[in-house]
Amino acid sequence: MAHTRQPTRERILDAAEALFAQRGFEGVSVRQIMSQADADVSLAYYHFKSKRDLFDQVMLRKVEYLNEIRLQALEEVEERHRDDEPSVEEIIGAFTRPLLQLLADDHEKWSHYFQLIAQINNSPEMGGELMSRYFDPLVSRFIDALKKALPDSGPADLYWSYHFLSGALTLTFAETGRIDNLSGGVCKSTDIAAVDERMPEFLAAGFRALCSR
Amino acid sequence: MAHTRQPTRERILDAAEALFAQRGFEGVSVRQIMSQADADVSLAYYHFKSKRDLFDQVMLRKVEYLNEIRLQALEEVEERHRDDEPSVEEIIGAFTRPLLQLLADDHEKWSHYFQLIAQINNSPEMGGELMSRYFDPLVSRFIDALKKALPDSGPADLYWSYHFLSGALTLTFAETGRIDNLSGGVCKSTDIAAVDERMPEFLAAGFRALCSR
DNA sequence: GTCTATAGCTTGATAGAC
DNA sequence: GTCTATCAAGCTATAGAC
Repeated sequence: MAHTRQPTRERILDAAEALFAQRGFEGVSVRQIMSQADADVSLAYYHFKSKRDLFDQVMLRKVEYLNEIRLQALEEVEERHRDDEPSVEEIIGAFTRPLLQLLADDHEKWSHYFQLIAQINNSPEMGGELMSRYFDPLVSRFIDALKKALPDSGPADLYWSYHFLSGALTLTFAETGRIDNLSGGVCKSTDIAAVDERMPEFLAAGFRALCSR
Repeated sequence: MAHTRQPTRERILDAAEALFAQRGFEGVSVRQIMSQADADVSLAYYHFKSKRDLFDQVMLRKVEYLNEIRLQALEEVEERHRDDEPSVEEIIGAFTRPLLQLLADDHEKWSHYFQLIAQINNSPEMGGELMSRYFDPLVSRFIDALKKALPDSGPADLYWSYHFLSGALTLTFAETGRIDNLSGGVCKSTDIAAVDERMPEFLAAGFRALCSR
């Protein structure tokens, strides 16, 4: 993998993904990206229409795959429970686990992309538009499943519960190292297995508390 | 309030806070800030050492007050429970409610500052350092209180639970409008009262699920 | 405290040879 | 597909008059 040199377009996308994730869209110049991709500046404009187009292609490159594997995970859960109702934990696990597994299994490939998602989700400028465009169809599908598992929930409670889930998940993606400082080294931002062990349980309890009143 | 013109330094800080919150540190130029502050570019460098210094002063201007009112809220809870243990909800409420109240009572004054916090918390570059510097002393105080209310908790569980809390809270601060889209208008990003009603309950259930196993 | 003027650099983007 | 060369605009920051 380190021996075969990738096509230029892929190298540009890789470099852009890493740098946008670290410093945001405005914090990075096309020159810096092309320097890291080890290619000339003008090639950015041969392969992409503009800096913004490059950014959009970075986002698009991986988002469909992510939504596919999460939909598949949900369908597997529903398959397993054709006679009874799936638990809230299982549904939430189908939403979070596929992503956390990718991150744990090939950190180098996925960490930058997820860091980018974390920043966009919390950006007043881009968050509302981009997150809705890329993820809301899938999220609506999950919310429907949760509605069945929590039949007494008011509609607003489900959406706010998902909002809390989303914030918890994307802060995990950011891997800022803050929990390392706060815990004096007991916890590590990059310890995705520790999150996978705890997040579905934590969030399912929250959903149940809010959506069963 | 609209009649008396504020001192230049304050006008610069207000403009910088709003623009940094919207587009991030790198997404805004000193010229844009000074144009919104209705003052000459050179005055930025009379009042502040550099663009980065201006950013730091924006952060510092309000952070101490926030930590004060939250510490006070926690002490009031402990005062009320000198004989028994305070509940997890009450402790979490003392952490989140003072901020949500400010945001609900004077949205114009506080929304930009909280949006800035949301972005920083999720920034791989600044999140670890800045959030720890400004908030970890207070957070450690709260975690100690939670440890007493949840005596069976492993230490890592408490820190990860706080991590989930932090993500849920700061995504609320971002006010991106995504929940408006997702819910088809049932929920609104700016409806802070709706969050205040739900967040302590949701999070307390998560803490209890994770820290009582 | 506030202004004009400007230095010195980096930016996104393009034209045109090979 | 890839390079050299370049442009116009915008950037942070400062010097110096008032």
